[in-house]
Amino acid sequence: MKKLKRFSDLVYTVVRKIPKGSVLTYKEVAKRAGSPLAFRAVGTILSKNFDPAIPCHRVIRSDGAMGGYNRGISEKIRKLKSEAR
DNA sequence: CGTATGACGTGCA
DNA sequence: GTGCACGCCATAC
Repeated sequence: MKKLKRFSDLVYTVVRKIPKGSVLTYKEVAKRAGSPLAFRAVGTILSKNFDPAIPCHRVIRSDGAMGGYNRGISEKIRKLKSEAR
């Protein structure tokens, strides 16, 4: 296995572990990824990620606003609304 | 290494 | 509540 895991890989792993009906903030994800101050990088990385296996739509900003979504912000809201409980 | 970019966060007017 | 500026980190070139 590659131990040269990039911060991006950690972010993907963390986001992938987000249970349905739950949402984590970029800050939380960054913290779980190992760098609580890399929330900026989290957004940068997720923006480059186009993997549908990553529920990046469950990651929102700390103010509760939707940052964005590689497939369209509308899809993000749609998914969250669908999974929202 | 320096510069530029980005789905952020916080502070202030 | 809204808009703007600065600071933060990781990645790409």
